[in-house]
Amino acid sequence: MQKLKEEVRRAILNAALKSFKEQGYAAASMRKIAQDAGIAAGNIYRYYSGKEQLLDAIIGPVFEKCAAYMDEYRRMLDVPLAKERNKKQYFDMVRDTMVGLFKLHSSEFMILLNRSEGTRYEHVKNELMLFVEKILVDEFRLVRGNREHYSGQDGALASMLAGTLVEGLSRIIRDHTDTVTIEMLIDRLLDVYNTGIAFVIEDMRGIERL
Amino acid sequence: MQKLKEEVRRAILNAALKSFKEQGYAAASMRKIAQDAGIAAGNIYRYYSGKEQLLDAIIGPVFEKCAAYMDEYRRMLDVPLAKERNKKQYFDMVRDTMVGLFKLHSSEFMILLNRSEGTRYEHVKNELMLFVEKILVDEFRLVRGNREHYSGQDGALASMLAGTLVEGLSRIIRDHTDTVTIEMLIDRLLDVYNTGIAFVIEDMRGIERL
Amino acid sequence: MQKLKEEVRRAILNAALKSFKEQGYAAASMRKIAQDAGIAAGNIYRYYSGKEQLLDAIIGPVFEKCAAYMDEYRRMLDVPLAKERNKKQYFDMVRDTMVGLFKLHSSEFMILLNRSEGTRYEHVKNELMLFVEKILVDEFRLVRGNREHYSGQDGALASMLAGTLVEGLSRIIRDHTDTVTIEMLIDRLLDVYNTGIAFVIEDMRGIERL
Amino acid sequence: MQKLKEEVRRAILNAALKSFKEQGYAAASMRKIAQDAGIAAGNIYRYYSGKEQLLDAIIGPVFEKCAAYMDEYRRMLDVPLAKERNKKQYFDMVRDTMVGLFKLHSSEFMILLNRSEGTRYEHVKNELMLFVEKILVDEFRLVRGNREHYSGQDGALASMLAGTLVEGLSRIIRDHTDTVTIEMLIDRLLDVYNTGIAFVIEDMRGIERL
DNA sequence: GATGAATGAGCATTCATTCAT
DNA sequence: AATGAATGAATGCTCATTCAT
Repeated sequence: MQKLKEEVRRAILNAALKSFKEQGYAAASMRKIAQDAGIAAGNIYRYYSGKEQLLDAIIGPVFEKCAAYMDEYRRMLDVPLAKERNKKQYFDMVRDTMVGLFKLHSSEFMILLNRSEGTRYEHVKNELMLFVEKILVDEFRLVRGNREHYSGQDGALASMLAGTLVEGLSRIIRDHTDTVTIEMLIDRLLDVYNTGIAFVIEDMRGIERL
Repeated sequence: MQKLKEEVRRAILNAALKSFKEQGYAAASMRKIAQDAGIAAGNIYRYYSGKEQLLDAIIGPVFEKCAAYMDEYRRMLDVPLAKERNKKQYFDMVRDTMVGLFKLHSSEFMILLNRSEGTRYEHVKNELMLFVEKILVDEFRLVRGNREHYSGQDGALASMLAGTLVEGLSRIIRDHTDTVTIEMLIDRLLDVYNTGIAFVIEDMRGIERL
Repeated sequence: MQKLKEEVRRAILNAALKSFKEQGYAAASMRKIAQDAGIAAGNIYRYYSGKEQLLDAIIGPVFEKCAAYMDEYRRMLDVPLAKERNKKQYFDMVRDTMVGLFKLHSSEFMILLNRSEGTRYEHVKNELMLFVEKILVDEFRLVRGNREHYSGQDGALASMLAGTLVEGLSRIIRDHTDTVTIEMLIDRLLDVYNTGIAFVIEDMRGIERL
Repeated sequence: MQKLKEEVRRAILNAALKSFKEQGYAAASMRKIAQDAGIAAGNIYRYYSGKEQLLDAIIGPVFEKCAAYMDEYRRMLDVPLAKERNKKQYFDMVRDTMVGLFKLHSSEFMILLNRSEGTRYEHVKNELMLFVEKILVDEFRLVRGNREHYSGQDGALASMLAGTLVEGLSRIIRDHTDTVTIEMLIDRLLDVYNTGIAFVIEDMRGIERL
């Protein structure tokens, strides 16, 4: 019952994707992946030279893309944004890019962000959150003005909101495969965070005014 | 160096809590737990009959409480809520209960929700989400009225919002230990979701009116 | 790219010879041998039914020759050698035969003697040594005369000298490929052992005379 | 059937010594060693953290000693030796030291020199041979004088004689355990090489004189 | 005849669990 | 009650061998 090479490669990737997604990289078993792929354990190594390389094959490309975009956008953040209008454009661009990536590689992103403990990718989620956090912190500082009210509390708040937002996006791509639904849900989640964060900022402004 | 039984039990629980929290159930090592507890590996088994039972001892009580509340509140949901006033009261009650639990047993909850993969608790987070989802769905149905506009899309939306909210709460208790900060962050996150969901509902209403 | 059978067989043998020589039987890899031979791994099994049989094909003939000579010469040893002159002739004959074999099949001999661990040939080196030992023992007994001075010590000495000599010859064919150099080194080594053993025997005679 | 720790450690070391000696480091199996030691495979790792460390425990100390002596004696070689008398003393010292080491740690030496392929010790035998070779080459150069007759042939000869001598010593300690016998055999082997090499040198002189 | 994908037993190593002390 | 040595099944991985093509 010999199979075509590409077919087996697909089977391995699918099985690995499933195992990594469900159990995480460390807990996933090469034997189980082989079993799910319908092949003998040793045969995986004809296609991928090890467990780590199998992970690379799955999330490497997505990681590269993501890292490239983050680098670019981080550089743009350092250039002072003169007008509100620019800021809105920046936000939309970041959102569209990320949402685009999320929709295109949802499972891979999910593993990259949530199931990579113990690999060289384990810091990625944190970096993404720090990036979102940076945007929020900038926003908060603007509100606080020069009145030195920005505090560790604000930092924890920005970190939490960034974290939960990224986590929320991860969840959406984890739980859905239909891109129309994913797009709708991401839009809604961003609506919630936009409105909610606006409210929180308004609240800050109120306190500042006192 | 005979030790009092209760002292050792405490040491084991503390060490296990730490390990489970930091590495998750599967990746935690009984040897390391014993070492951290200052006892021999084999001695754990005098107190707990295995790794799974040790987990039970830690999150079982919290799980029971949580399950009990959820049962109760779910039953209350089935009774039609006559007035808006009641609904507000219900929301506040649920929120206060959950937040109370979260704050009281943050570490245990964190393990229950985020580090229980591969155990019989791995479904709990999902159940909690389903519960929150139910509340949101009821809300959405009310908006849609009898005009049969409630759809699968609304269901996915409720599920997503519930999921990300619970996940967000989990993250807060995962990343912080100071109860004042935890309370602040939970309040802020609920603010965001309240405001945001109100906006989303308003949006639905607008569409319905057309 | 259809190949002639004999051509492939040659390629396999050459590649196997190389691998066995460099890494020893156990550590040699059938994959590597196939690769070096320019054929697919599985194809080796059309020509040789397994790793062990491949070894047989390489060193079997040399082993047979060597064993045949040793049998013959051993039988000759049992016939009492009347005169010194005969003995000298016998020695020279043995030496010439062995050196001839060594030079003709140096690689195969090298594998047979040094790289056959874990196969049915691993005892051969020892047998060859026992043969040389037998010659030396006879010599020693002659020196000791009928005075019953021949002892276990003499046996150990004969065994050691035989062993180190054979080992030395093995090393020469292991480390060199140029037949002129091999011949020179073998001659020199035999010079050393001839002179040295003569000295040892002279020493024995001296002790006997006391 | 719990055993005393030191007893098991001994059993492991003995079994490992046996396996390494018979099959070499690479081909030796931890399972087999455990079996021979009468314990479960995993239990070895309570005593030694891995295969390599098990080897270290066996030959590490011997290696250190040997390396220290070789360093010292190599330094002494670089200092010009004025008189023949000094040279004789030097030879005797080297011989006594090496023979002392050989007799004290015969099995360990045997593994160090003959069964360490694939480990960080695999170069040691070669270094020892190069050391002996250096001594021989010095001797040969002396004979050749300034007449530029020293050649690559002489180098191959020195290398071969050094190699076979060291190999011979290795064999003695591999095949015997009784120190009296070992001493006698080493003395005899050195006699053979001394006499033999003297003969070879005499031969060189003869050729030079022509 | 030849290929190379596939198999499965073997390797070193880890770890929850057991049990003699 | 406590120890920690011992077990054995599981892990990622390699390789001689088989077999569908």
